[in-house]
Order: sequence, then C-alpha cells, then structure tokens
Amino acid sequence: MQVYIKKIGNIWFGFACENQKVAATNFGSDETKVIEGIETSLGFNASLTMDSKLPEFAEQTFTALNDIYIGKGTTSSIHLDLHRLPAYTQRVLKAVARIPVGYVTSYGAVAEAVGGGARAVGNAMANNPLAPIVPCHRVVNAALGLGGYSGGLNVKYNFLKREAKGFAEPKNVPLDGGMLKVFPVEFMLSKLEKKQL
DNA sequence: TGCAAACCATAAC
DNA sequence: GTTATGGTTTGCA
Repeated sequence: MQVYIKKIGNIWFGFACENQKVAATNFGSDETKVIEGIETSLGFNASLTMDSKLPEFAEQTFTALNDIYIGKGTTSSIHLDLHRLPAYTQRVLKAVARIPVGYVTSYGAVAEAVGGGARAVGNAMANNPLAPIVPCHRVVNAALGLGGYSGGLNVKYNFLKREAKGFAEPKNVPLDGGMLKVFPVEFMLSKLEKKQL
C-alpha cells in the first residue's frame, strides 16, 4: 500500500492505493491531519510519498480529486478498492457514488434503494474512507437540512454551494438494486438561507 | 417545534 | 453473544 499527498491551491489532498486502485482518500488544510486520516481509514500505516515526483497515475488521481473539490465533478473514473469494507457498506458507497453533481438525496432514500435503515446509511457515511470521491456530502437528512459531516458542516455546506448547477426538478437515478430519488441541491440551499434570516 | 421511541449495520467488549 | 453507538426518521404532544 502506498500513500501520496499533494497540495493544490491551499488544501492538501491525499490517497492510499495499491495496484492503481484507491483504498482511501482524505483532504483538508492541515497536512498531517490528512495523512493521519488516511491511516485511520486504512487501519495501518503505509509508506508515504510527497508531491515531488509523482507517477502519472497519481497526478491524474489528484487532478480528479481537485475537480470534485471545486464542484466540477469528475469524468475520469477512478478505480476503487472496497474489498476491505463490509458488504453492506460497499453497497451504500456504490449507490452514493451515483448521485450526480448538483443533486442531493437523503439517508432514508439511500436506505430505501439499497436496503437497510437510514441510520445504517449514516454510519456508512461517517466511516466513508473515500471522501470526496464517494460524495457523502450529497447525502442530507429527510427535511433537506444538512445532516452531519465528519469534516465539519461548513465544509459540507461549501461543497454543496460549489456544486449548484441550477437544476430545477428532482429525478430518479437508476441503481443496480432499484431507484434513488435525488433533488436539486438548490432545494436545500434555499431552505437553509431561509433559516438564517 | 420539540421530544421519545423505533431502526439497523458495525465495532467493541 | 451482547451492548453501545451513531452524519436518521417518524409520530405525537
């Protein structure tokens, strides 16, 4: 297992991989916290490579991570290594990965699509080792409020603001198991602004 | 609004 | 096995 980190703009990105498959990611303004977060997700330490001489594959992955971070979404597909995670968690993460940029859904809706309960989905999000590739920030509570976020609620909020694409209608995303209802992120943003008044 | 009770997969004992 | 723990939800005052 190999860990790479790199600073883009003013935030650090990092990820752990093996055979060009990504097992854990992290991001934030504090370099050491990013590294620690990855090690916590993995459950063990891996050798670290700083941003001086990165292989092509790593550069591409960082570009994709930054694209997601700035709200652009990603077109290049990153290969994920989920086999270490419990089966149910994998199902949840795969479903969440299908939520398009500019939309959000609720813990309950995800639970309906993959089986299980809303709280279990929340747990899977809380332990998501692959943020923001698996866009757990696009999962909110049933009232279209923010819900929670390991990286801090303001981080989640800013993510969603950057991802607003001006969509007007809810829609359904086809999933292996069923359908996932998603709502334009504007639905919840306007609701939050109202609350602040 | 606010509170209490049901819900469900995991991790930790 | 059992218990404790959440990024929840729903129903009912």
